[in-house]
Amino acid sequence: MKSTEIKHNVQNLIDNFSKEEFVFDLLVAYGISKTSVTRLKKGDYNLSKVDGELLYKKKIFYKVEASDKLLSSIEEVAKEERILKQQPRFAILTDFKQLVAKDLKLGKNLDIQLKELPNYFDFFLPLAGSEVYNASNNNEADRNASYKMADLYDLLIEENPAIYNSKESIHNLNIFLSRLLFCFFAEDTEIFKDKSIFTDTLAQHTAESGKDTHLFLNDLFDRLNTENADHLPEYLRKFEYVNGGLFGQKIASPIFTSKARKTLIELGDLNWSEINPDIFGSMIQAVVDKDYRSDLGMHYTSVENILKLIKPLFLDELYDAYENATTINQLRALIKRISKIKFFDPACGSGNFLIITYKEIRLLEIKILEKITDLEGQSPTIKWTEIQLSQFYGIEIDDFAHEMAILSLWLAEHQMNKVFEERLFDYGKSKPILPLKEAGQIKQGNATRRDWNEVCPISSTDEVYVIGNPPYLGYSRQDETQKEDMKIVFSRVNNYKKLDYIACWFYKGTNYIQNTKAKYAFVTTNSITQGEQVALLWPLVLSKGQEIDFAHQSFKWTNNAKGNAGVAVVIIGVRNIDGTDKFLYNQNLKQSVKNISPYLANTSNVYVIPRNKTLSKLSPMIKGSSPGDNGNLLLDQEEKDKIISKNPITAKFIKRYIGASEFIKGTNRYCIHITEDNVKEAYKIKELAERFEKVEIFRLNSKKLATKKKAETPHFFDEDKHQEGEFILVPQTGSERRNYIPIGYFDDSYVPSNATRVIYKVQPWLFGVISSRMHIVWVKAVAGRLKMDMQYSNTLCYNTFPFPDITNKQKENLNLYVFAILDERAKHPSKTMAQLYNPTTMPKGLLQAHQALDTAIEQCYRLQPFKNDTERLEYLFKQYEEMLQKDTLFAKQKQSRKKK
DNA sequence: TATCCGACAGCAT
DNA sequence: ATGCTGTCGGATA
Repeated sequence: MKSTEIKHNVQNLIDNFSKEEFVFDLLVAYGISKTSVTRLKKGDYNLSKVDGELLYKKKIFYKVEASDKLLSSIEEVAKEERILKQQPRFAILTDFKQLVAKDLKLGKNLDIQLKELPNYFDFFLPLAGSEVYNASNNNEADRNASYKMADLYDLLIEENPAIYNSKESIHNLNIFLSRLLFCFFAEDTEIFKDKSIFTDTLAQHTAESGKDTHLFLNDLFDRLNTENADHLPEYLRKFEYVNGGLFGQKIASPIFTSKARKTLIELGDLNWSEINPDIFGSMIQAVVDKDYRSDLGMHYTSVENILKLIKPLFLDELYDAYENATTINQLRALIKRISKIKFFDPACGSGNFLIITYKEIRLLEIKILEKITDLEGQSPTIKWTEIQLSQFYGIEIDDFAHEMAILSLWLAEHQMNKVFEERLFDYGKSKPILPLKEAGQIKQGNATRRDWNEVCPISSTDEVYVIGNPPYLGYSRQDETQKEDMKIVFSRVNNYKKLDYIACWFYKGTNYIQNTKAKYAFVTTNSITQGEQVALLWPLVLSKGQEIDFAHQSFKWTNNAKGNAGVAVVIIGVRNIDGTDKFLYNQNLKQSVKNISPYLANTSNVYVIPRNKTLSKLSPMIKGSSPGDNGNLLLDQEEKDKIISKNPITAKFIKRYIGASEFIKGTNRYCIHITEDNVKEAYKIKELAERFEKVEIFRLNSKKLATKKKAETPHFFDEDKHQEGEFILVPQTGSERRNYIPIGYFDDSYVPSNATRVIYKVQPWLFGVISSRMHIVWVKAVAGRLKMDMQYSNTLCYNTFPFPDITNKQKENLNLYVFAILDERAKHPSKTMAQLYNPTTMPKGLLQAHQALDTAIEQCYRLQPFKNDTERLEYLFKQYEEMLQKDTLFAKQKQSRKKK
């Protein structure tokens, strides 16, 4: 079945709507056979025993729900085991006005008016057996053009190698390319009156050798900058005056070869009207940046994601104002307001946020004008657009991208003018595009160092929206310039060095909007809302009378780049406190909330600060041992067998090595772990001595002083924390999917790696505390993340964890539950921890043992059971605050006593 | 200065 | 697409 057919079916079902038949019609619309649906209706296929529910294996769960419960109910359904057992792809709830659905495989949500369903029909396409169609082919025109531009670029560079000799000539080349692109667009999209005028004239007036191509282009670009062309030859007079912005500066065109000229003409022959200025700019940007060449436009932000930011920031509110305006005066006032708003992207790249915003604002204006026209009746007084490109401000560090942003805004203006004419000027009234009158206010520069107020001046009454997707870089990936940027931006702040580079934009954004009506919102790495960065960044923002007014919780960033890791991002909007509604989005579910904490949760603003001692009375936890060896002190099974068979005595220098991966996947790894008194003996073994030497060389080459020093003892780990006796092991990184943290128990024949956290000299009940649901709820809330997966930390997760003092008797009781868990694990010796703790394959007995432990742990806190994780977390946060208060009080007393 | 630890527009399978 | 490494700079005592 084709997707257009399905869309048609869905429209049909809405047009002939029946409450009783709705869900059945829906299934039929997506191509489920009539016989199956009949059997479902009769009840044969319905696996739910609850009245009014429909549970169709591997397909859907459906229920009619009260309006006020739709959103809460869908979250419950998504967790209910009896439902998940049947693996429905979708959960669908409706009150026949609204429809809320969840894709249980992808975790995506849908929350729409039922009558809008035909517009969102693709959400349920997997029901028809096809995954949602992949949009990657849609950009083929952009891709082809970009690759061809890359060819031309390479040819020009080859013929004009001197271009790279100065910054100025690179800049000139950028402008030159930008002018070519403008001409390609102009001749295909009626900006130039005659179609193909650029390519045709070029082909006719230049020699095949390419030798005079640059002269032709010099003359042509001069002409495009000249208002009065009377004195020029006829072939140039045919062109129009464009303006003094794009063509103002006199630049010598690069020399062409015959191949370059041919490529230029081929480029002109492409159909540029199909090219989409939203993303083309980002792709073409890759042309001049060789590193990105293979992944054209890797970092461009999709329209979908841009809307996720601009809708809650301003567009939704403007549309509300539009809906509520009923008189011509009100509507005109709204246009006036819109025409005064400033949109500012201080990391604008090739301008996608500004372009999409521009288009959306123009569309809104068209709608307002249509409404005015309706009200005015017979003789509408339509004016030209009030929206100016000069309302759009940007800063971009990359010179070429900044040229592309300026160009793309012109093209977007032209595109929207066409839409404007089509929708409003049925009488053929039009306005000449050329000469281009004004441009967006895009400045080239480093946004972390420039004064934003100078780029986009702001007064206390100005309506300004700051938007964008600035660069993210964790502190260890920043280069020297970026570190210097951080130093300048945070010159008045202590303890900023571990912040992500993007924190510069948040801090400057906060200073920029202070005491104004402006707001800002950025797409950002989720790192600044998790782990240790939260308490570093957010006090700087929230202490200035500002608040998070909307946020999208973590979602996976998708880009077309090959070989590039995914990254999890959030979208955060900040404003000066104003007491109006706040919205928290999870996937596409929108929830009105009382507060949005810096962790992007609906709780008060509590900061969990890393501690080096436990808050509760628990044994100390430390990081595992770090080899710092470039792999030379570590052995896999094969290497170990080989080395021992050759020289059996080495066995005494080898211990088992256990990291998160070895523990979770059940693989074997070994390490060379020797003590002070057998160093000499170890060096006698050739294989070991060779490895030590490699370690020494590696450490000497390190930038870090401490590591260089450790080159003196290459036979030891860089940081050896190993102790005698048994220990509990917690993997540093673990999948987000698990409901429990898999914890291990090992003896000292194992050395735990730096990818673990361990507790030596331990009692079993502590194993129970860390394995508990209470603990993972806490960890999920406060831990840092790698993508979406948890990063367990002793200082942040364990040392901060509030756990009550318990009696020895309680401890002994907990021990029993821990033994039960270990027993259950032992029943499955062939299964890895990954299998045991995968929520879909977890053995029932193990799950039950964990649940029994959970109850016992929770009773240490209070007798009344917890209803859900939200309640658990609330309780834990409260405990944390109380215990922290007592702790600091105690510390102060201690200090004052010392002073006496 | 010695010691300890979180993070990763990531990295490997 | 899943799921965790190892090296590094920064902070603390």
